[in-house]
Amino acid sequence: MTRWLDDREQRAWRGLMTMQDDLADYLERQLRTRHGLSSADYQVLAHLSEEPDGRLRPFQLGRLLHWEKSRLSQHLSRMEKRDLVTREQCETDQRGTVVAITPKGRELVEAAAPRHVADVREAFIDHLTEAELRTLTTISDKVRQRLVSLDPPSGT
Amino acid sequence: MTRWLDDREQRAWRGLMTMQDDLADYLERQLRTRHGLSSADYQVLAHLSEEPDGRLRPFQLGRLLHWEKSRLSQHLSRMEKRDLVTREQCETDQRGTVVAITPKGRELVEAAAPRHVADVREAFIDHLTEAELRTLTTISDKVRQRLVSLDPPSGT
DNA sequence: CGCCGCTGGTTAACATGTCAACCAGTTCGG
DNA sequence: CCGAACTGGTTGACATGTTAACCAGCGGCG
Repeated sequence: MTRWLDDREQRAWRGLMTMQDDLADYLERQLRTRHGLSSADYQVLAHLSEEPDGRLRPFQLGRLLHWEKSRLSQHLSRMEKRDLVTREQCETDQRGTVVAITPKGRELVEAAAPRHVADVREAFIDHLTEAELRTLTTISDKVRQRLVSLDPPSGT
Repeated sequence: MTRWLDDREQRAWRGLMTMQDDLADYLERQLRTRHGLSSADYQVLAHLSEEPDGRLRPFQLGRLLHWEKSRLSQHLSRMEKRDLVTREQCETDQRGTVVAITPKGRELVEAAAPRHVADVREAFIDHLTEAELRTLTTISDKVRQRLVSLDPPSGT
């Protein structure tokens, strides 16, 4: 009764999965050995550094990264200890805080970003044709849309 | 000097990354809520259940899964506590052990497998055309090959 | 034989992620 | 104005992954 995956399907599916793992591993390792940043650190810093004042409320960061609030809170504490970000009391909402990138944090992302992009190109983007890029975008759009409809994203 | 990603490239790259995250999350959640298995558990059990005698040496499992030996050892301990696998003394190598799937473990994977494949189809495979499947396989082959050459996989 | 390096496996210590409970401030209906 | 429900954020307990150190058995070579 079950329609198992045939050979073509297996190869595409497993190939995708292991490619993704290998890519993530590779990029993580590069960031970590060259700049001492995890990709989590990098993403946090990247978002902060794109803000005009280098500041965001944690809940905004949480939405951008799709992280749970407790994960974010813990990660920010660790980054604060390493002097990559600071937490300030929020002026307009007494409950809240504001996360600001530190000079050291900014220096690190700005050093890391070009190499990171170069890695993404070298390991991935530059090996794809125009058509392959387009196909990939098409696929991920379809699949993500399908996932939100399968998945009750709780919200509204 | 840095060649940043242009719009097409960004969309393909971020799309791929978030698709992968969302897919993995979805499948993990299904396995966990329906059968109480993590995808790590599932993979271990799947490999064991494919062996004629339901047994493998840990180092063989480690190769199949690309897991570090310590991760595997710890995971097996947890699975052993839940009565999904057992560890036996290896007959032919006094250092080693043999991991065997338990009846309960077998029951769980066999119940989980058809639903899992159905999920993979519903969330992913069934939305792709022949051509897209082929493109995906091509891409992942290229990229993985590139990664091993970038990466010194220690060996020979 | 007997030493030495390699291999299979476990362990401890630590980094990171998840879940649930909690606290305090905000908001909104009555 | 007041209490109830909601929101932003932190914390503690626990699950999982990584690294390095370790132990013991295997095997080759003098």
